[in-house]
Amino acid sequence: MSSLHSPNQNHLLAALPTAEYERLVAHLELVPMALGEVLYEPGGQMRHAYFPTTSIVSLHYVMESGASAEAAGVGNEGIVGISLFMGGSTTSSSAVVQIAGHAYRLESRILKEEFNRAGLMQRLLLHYTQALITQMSQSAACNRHHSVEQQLSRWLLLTLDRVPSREVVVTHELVARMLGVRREGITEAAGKLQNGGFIQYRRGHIAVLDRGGLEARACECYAVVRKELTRLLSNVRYRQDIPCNVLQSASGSS
Amino acid sequence: MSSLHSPNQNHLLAALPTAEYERLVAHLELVPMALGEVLYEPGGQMRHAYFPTTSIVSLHYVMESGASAEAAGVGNEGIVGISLFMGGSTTSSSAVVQIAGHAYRLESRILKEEFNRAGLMQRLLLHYTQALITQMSQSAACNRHHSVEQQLSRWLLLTLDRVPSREVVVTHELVARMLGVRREGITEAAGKLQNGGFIQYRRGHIAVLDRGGLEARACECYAVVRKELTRLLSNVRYRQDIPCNVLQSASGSS
DNA sequence: CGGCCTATGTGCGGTAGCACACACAGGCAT
DNA sequence: ATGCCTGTGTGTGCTACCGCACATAGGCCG
Repeated sequence: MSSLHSPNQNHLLAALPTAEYERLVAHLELVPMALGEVLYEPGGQMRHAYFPTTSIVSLHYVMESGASAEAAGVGNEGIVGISLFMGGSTTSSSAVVQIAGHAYRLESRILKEEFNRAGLMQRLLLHYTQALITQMSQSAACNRHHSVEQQLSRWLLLTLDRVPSREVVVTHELVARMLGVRREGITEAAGKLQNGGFIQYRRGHIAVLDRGGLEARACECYAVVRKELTRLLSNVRYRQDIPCNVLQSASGSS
Repeated sequence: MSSLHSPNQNHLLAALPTAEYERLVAHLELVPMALGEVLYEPGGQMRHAYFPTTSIVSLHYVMESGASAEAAGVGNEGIVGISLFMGGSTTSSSAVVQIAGHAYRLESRILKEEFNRAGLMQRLLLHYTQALITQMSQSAACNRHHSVEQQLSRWLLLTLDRVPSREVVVTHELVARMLGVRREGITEAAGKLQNGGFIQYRRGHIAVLDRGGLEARACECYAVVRKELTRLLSNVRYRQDIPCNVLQSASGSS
């Protein structure tokens, strides 16, 4: 199923009306996203916006001390580069590829132009930004109050919702950096989850065995973020020319 | 200085070109903001947007357990109710008055109409939202990595930037809820800061004595948030009909 | 097949912040 | 002046997470 790439694998692009989609599609460029690739540095100029399809990008903040924490993740439900249309054209956070895959990228000028037409694209982008805001404020509270194990569960679920398979390709080390905790903390939490039969992992791979169980272990933050995303993007219609299987991202089995 | 209220005390309103300002001013309604007043409940309908002048509103997230954490604060530099124009018209966070004072409120319909005219108001609101996003993601990282004392310093500075005096009227208890920590933690951190001669407090009042010292004690997050705010809102011109003293918020001695 | 890099397992002491418990004191209302 | 409510000071465990240090093992590359 993955041999064919299409911009419609990204929910925002898939939701555009035909006219707007046609205007953009010629400018969309399929790019591979390698693990760890840095799309934006804090303060740097942003030349492109990215619409992930099979990749996931992490927006995170690196502190002076070198410590960092993820504010939000962006997968096939969103776009990387909201400051392009929000204003400023630069961002104070950095964007790093967290799960390798592909994305369609768009020149910043084209995106701005389309945004300023005030069509459905604008509405979609604003709604998505709203969902992103929810994710960030939720992260703030979650970082404060929830245990590493809960956060790991949340992170796995959110990641799983954005990839086609039930397996995620990351190391404990990487997850630790995302969540802003020690690597050993992840090893320990993952160990517990594996003992509980919720996940199974080997070097650099984590597979989810029991989604429901994991949801029970995760903090409420997962449900909140997920609900907000579906709520804000549910009132849009997808175009008819799209094979329906690309639209059922999460909850679909493998 | 405080006997006279004016919408221009809010930076967003003050930055509007005369035409747009004229359209709105008839709809602006001065309202007192009492300490602890809840403007929005999570999920509730939002009837108004608020432009704080002398009050400060805290956007914060309450978890199932009752624990909470502030994602961002809004003072005279901003607006409460961004989801009105971002989409959705409801929010998953709650908005609570953190420092008593006044605000101008605007019916949500009027705000949406003005936003959709795609004039400077729209640009201002989007820029401000971008600054708010910075604040939220910074909070996420800050909650993860910085000590209570650093966060208290940051919070005091951000609050001070938004009020005319050097004194803040809050209890330790309230600050603790804002930062999502124990009350005793605030008492202890405040004690240290007082011993250092940076602040001085009495029941329900905290006065800042040494701004510079406090900045040195605070984490970098303060500077980042502040810089982003000024950057994003600095390229707007204020109208000429405004007495200049309302525009120098922070750094002013008084 | 053997070597080596990198990911994971584990242990140890240190510490920040927690939960609870209670003493005291400021300042408003009567 | 006198209570009393509310805010502040302080102490005692306790736990989760940190920082460091090192053992082991998976799996890719030659």
